[in-house]
Amino acid sequence: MTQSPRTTQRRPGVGVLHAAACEVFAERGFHGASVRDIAQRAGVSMAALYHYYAGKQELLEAVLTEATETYFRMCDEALKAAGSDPADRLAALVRATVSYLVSHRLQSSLLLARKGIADLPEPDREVAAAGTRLFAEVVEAGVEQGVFRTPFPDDARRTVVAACNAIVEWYNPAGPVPPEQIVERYVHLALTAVECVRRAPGPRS
Amino acid sequence: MTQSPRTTQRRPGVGVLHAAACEVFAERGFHGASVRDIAQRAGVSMAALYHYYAGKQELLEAVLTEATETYFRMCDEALKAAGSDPADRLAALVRATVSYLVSHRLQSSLLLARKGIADLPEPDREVAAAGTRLFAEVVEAGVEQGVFRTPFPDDARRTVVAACNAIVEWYNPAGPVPPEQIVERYVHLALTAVECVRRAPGPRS
Amino acid sequence: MTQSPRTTQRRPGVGVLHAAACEVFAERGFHGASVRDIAQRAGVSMAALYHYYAGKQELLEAVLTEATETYFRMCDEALKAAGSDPADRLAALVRATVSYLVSHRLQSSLLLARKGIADLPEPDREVAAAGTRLFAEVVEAGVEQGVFRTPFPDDARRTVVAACNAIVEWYNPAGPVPPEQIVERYVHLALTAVECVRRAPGPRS
Amino acid sequence: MTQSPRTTQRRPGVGVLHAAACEVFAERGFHGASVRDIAQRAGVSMAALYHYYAGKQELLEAVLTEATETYFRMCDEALKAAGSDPADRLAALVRATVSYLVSHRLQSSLLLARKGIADLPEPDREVAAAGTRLFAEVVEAGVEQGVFRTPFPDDARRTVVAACNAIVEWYNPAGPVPPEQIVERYVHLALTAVECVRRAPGPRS
DNA sequence: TATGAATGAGAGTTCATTCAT
DNA sequence: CATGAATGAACTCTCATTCAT
Repeated sequence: MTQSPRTTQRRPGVGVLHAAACEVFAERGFHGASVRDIAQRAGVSMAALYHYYAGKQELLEAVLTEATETYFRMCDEALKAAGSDPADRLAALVRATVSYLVSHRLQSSLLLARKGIADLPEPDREVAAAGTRLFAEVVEAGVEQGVFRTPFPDDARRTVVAACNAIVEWYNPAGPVPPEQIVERYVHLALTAVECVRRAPGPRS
Repeated sequence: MTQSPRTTQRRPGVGVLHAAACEVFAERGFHGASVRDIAQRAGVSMAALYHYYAGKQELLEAVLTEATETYFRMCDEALKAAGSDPADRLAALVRATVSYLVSHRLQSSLLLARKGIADLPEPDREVAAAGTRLFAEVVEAGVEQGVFRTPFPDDARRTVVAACNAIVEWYNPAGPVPPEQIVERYVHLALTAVECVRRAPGPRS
Repeated sequence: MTQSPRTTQRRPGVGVLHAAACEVFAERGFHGASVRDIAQRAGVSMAALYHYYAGKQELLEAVLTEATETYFRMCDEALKAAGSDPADRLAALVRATVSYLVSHRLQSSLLLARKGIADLPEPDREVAAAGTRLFAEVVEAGVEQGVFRTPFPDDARRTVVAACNAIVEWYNPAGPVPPEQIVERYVHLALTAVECVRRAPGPRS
Repeated sequence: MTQSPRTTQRRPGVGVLHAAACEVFAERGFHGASVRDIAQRAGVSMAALYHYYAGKQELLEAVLTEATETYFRMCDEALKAAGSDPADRLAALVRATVSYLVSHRLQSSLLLARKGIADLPEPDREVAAAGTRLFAEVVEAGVEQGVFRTPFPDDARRTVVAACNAIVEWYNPAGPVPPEQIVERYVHLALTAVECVRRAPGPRS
C-alpha cells in the first residue's frame, strides 16, 4: 500500500506481501503473526512468499526499513521547508511526525513496537538514535537561542515525541477531529512543552 | 518479586512463577514467551506451572491484574494524600505514575505493551478507561477552575500520560539521575503541558 | 533392540525409538529418512521423539555411537582372548568383525554408510581411524615378525577390512551358509590376503 | 566432465548439468542433493534443468547409466585385450576397475552408493548382477582350470571386488602413490586372494 | 528456448497442554 | 503435590515440480 515504488516494480506479489505483512505484524506482533497468515492475507501461497523474502525476519525488516525511510524522508523535507527558527523547525518536525502517524498507522504501530518485537540487530539502534537526534538538535538549538525556556530539554523533547507517538493509539480516521487540526494541536503542545517564549501560536492563528 | 502477598501465601511456587512470568513476558512478549521458558526460569516443572495456573493466558492475566492493582492503589493513595487543588492532584498522579514506572519496570512494560500482546478481552478496556479517567478528571477539574489553561485538555492529558509512560523506555536505574529528580521533572512537564497558571513550581526553586 | 541397557533403563520409548531410527536410517539413509517415519515406526508421536532426542542429527549420532561402541567392545574382547600370535590376532579381529556384521546388520550398514550421510563432525574421523589402527597394528606386527609376507601391508589390510564389510551387502540370514562358516571363510581369506606363512588353516582344520 | 559425447551433442546445457549432478549427488547423496543446488552449480536456471531432464530421479539415472556404461566398456576392452589365461583376465579386470575408480572418482562413489540412495528399481539389479558375472566368470574359469586354488571362489571374488571398490574411499590423487602402482598392487592382491598358483607377479619384479 | 513466478506437499521442530503415576 | 511422558496442532521453511510468458 505504501511501499516505495522501487520495490514494487516488476515484482508482482511483493507489494501485496509487503502490505499484508504490515497489516498482520501490526495486528498481532511479530511472534503472534504467522507466515501463513501473511501469505493468506496477501492471497498467495507460502512458498511464493519465500520466493521474495528469505524469511519472516526479513519480511519484518523490509516493512520496517520502508517505514523508517518514508518517515525520515518526510522529516527531512519538512525541515528543509522550514526556516532556521527553532520554533518553526520544531513545528515542522511535529507536523511531519503527526502527518506520518495518521497517514501510516500500521507502519507507525510497527515502528513504535519495534523494541522487543524481534531481534533487529544493529540498524534499529541507529534509527532510533537518528530519530532522537532529529528532535534533539532542534530543541537544543531553541534552548541555546533562548527561545525554548524549558529547564529540562531532554525530557521536554521526550515528552513531545511521546505525545506524538501516542496518537497512534487513539487516532480514529473516522473520528470527528480532522488530521490537520490534530497536527496543529500537537504543534501547540510541543511548543508549550519546550516552553517556547513566543507563545505557541494558537492553532492556525 | 512484587506480587501481592495474597497470592504468595501458602503457595510456594506461585510467587516464583509470577515473577518469572513477568520477566519472560516483558523480555519476549506474550507470543514470544514460551511456557517452558517461564517454568524453567522459575525453576519448576511445567506440570507444576499448570498446577497453579490454567494456562499461559491466565498467567499473563495474573501478572497484569496484579500490576494494575498495584498501580491504581498507588494512584489512589497519592490522590488521597493530595488536597483538592488540581495542580496538586495532577502532580500527585504524575508522582505516583513515575514512581511506579521506575520501581516496577517489568510490570510497566507489560502494562504498556498490553495492547495487541494477547486477547485480553473485557477487563483490559475497563482498566485503560480507568487510567484515562483518573487523569481526565483531574485535568478537567483544573480546566473548569481556570487553573489549567490548555485549550486542548484531552490532548494535554494524553501528553502527560504518554510522557510518563515513555520513561520506561529510557530509564536506567544505574543512570545519573535519581528517581526523585525524574519525578519532579515530570511534574514540572505535566503542569507545563496543561498550562497551569500558577507556574509549575520549578524543581526546588 | 541392541542399544546398551544403560540408555534403555527408566526411559520407555527411547529403546523403541533407537531401534526404529536404526531401521529407517539403514533403509533410506539420513536425508531420505523422515523424523515422521521414525516416530511412526516406533509407534510414538513426533513430539515424543523430540522429548528424548534433540533432533534428527542427534538421533543418528546416538545410533551410530551405540553401534560403534558395541563393535569396538567386541573387537577388544576378541583381541584380549587371542594370544600374541599375529595370525591369531588377525583371525580374532576378522571373527569379531564378521560376527558383528551378521548379527547387527542394520547398524553395520549405518556404520559403513557413515561417510557422507550427514555431517558427523569430529568423533567420526577418530572412530574410523581407531578401526583402521586396530587392524593396522595387527598386520604390522605380523609383517615385522615375518609371519605376514605381503609386500603391501596397508593395501592388504584394506582388502581384509573391505572384504568383511562387503558381507553386509550380500549376507542373508535365511541363506544356506551359516554365520560360523562365513566367519571361518573370511579368516581364511584374511590370512591369505596378508600372505600368512603358516598357510591359512583351512576352515576349522 | 566425463559424460558420453552423445549426450553432449547439440545440447549446450546438458553436459554442464550432468557434471553438476554428478558432483552434487556424490557430495550429498540423492536425498541430500537439491535440484536447486544442481542447477546452481551448473549455472543454469531450474526451469532449464527441467527442460533437459524430466526430474531429479531421471538426472540420477542419467548419471548412473553413463557411469555404468563407461565402466563396462573399460572392462570389455580390457578383457578383449587380455588373452584367455584366467590370471591375465582377472588382472585385466582389476586394472580396468582400479583405473576407472581413480579416474572417475565421483561416478565411482555414486555407483558404489547406489544401494539405498534412491529407488532405481529394475536396471540396477541387472547392472550389479552384470558386474558380479564379469568377475565371477573369470574366477570360475580360473578355478576350473586349476590355476586359482581358493576353496571359496565366491568369497574370493567378493574380496577382490570389495578391495578395488574401497580404493575410492581413501585414494587421493595428490597422494604419493601414483595410480599405476596402485593398479599393480591390487592386481597382486587379487591374484593372492584367489590363490593363483602361478604366484602373483610381484609388481615389476 | 529459457526464465521468474508460483505451488502443494512435506520437511524438521516447537508449542501449549494433558495425564498417569 | 509434583513429575516425566506424551500428544496434536501449529510453526517456519524447503522441496521437486509446473507453467505462463
